[in-house]
Amino acid sequence: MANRIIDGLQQAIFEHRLLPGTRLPEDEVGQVYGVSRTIVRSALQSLAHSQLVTIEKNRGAFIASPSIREANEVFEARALIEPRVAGMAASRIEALNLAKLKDHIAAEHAAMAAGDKGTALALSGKFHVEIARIAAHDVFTDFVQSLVKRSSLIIALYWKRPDTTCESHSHNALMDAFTDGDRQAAEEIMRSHIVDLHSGLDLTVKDEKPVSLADALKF
Amino acid sequence: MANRIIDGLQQAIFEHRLLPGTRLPEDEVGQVYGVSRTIVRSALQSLAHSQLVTIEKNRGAFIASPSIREANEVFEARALIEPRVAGMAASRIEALNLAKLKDHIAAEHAAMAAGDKGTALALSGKFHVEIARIAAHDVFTDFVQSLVKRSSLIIALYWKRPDTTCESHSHNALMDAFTDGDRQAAEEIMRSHIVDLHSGLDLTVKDEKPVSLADALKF
DNA sequence: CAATTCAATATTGTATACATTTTTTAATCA
DNA sequence: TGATTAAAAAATGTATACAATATTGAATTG
Repeated sequence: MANRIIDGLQQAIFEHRLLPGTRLPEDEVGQVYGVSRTIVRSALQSLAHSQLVTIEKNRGAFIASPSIREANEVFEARALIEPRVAGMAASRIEALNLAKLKDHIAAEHAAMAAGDKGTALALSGKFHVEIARIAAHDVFTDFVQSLVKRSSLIIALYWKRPDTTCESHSHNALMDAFTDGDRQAAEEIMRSHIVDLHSGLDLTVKDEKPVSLADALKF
Repeated sequence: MANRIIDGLQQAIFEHRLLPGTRLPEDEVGQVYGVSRTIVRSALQSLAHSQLVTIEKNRGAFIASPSIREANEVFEARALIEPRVAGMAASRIEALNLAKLKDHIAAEHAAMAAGDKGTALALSGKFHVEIARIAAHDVFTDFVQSLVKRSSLIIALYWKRPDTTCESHSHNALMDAFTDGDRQAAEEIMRSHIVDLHSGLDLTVKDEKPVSLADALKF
């Protein structure tokens, strides 16, 4: 079924094993998952709808390469939506959720300690989605999920300091606000956290994503 | 190509010619548009991703029936996002855009005067998308577009007063704010407009969307 | 007569075949 | 050699065929 492929590719994108510009030939993907092109096409179209994949007519599918402009827009959107979502989560959070979030952070730390950067990065993104789930607002959850996924590609392209950890200090601060059920604090911490992430990107125009060799050398 | 089908179905949904719960057999749709099921499936999956269509495994596609909860969430999201978007539009609007919006409102009035309720309704929704386009923020535009589409189904299900016009008084007020380039005013008018629309819905739980005869009688 | 079972029918799920387009490779020519 | 063209190969776009599932309706049974 297409979901296996969608999940597989998404996870690979999350963990930066698949980088922007990578070609995704239908046959090749189909062979990996042991399905026909029919299923692969369905999966690729779904990913294209989420803006994780770009489909060029008669040329095929590629891992998307968000532009600098798109990167800014995605983080502007996150800065508007996620603080609201964090506030909602703080209002209705329960012990069970707190424990789950704590586990999540622990797993992230563990992965980082083990040097498994990809997993740590993926977990760090999913933390935000988890908060949206706690807020129990499906529409916002879908938005956050979509924005977090796209952020993964943006970070792959524009993150300033490759060795620096996507510090989860803010995540701990959020945990505190949640524990206190402090809506106001959760909102404010999340807002500054997003702004922080945004400012961790190098979005100055230089060569506007060369990305794939093919695209880069074609002038 | 699938786009023709997507646009056709979307327009029909916009104009309330296709109502929530309606079945969409692949063969039938394919015959209407003169294409094979391959294309139809692609179109239906795309519409499902936009939440305009629900696909049930081995059962097929139906026009979506948003729940009361979903209806509330959609308008909460609009209340957060659209005021921001309206403000951005007010900041950067130009004469050309103003003229276009004016035409849009005129067309809406004309349709209403001609008793063409469906067209008027569709135009009324597209007015909001047009504003997002002027704001020139692709991420927000996509969100607004998605939310407006879903609103069309929500209105079909829950609009309180079937004969009452979806008054475009607010649209005129917005035009004034845009003309003045008054960001603050645009934001505030949009916010109250969305709240107004929301309150025009009957979202009290009664029989939670019977909608399709099939679903309604199966208990 | 109501309920149930089972065959017939219709619909969706997936793979494959063929058409079209793009990309690559080889050959030709200046 | 470098550029251009032509043929070959590879990839995508679409239709169709077949398999699996769901629905319908008639026949059967209590």
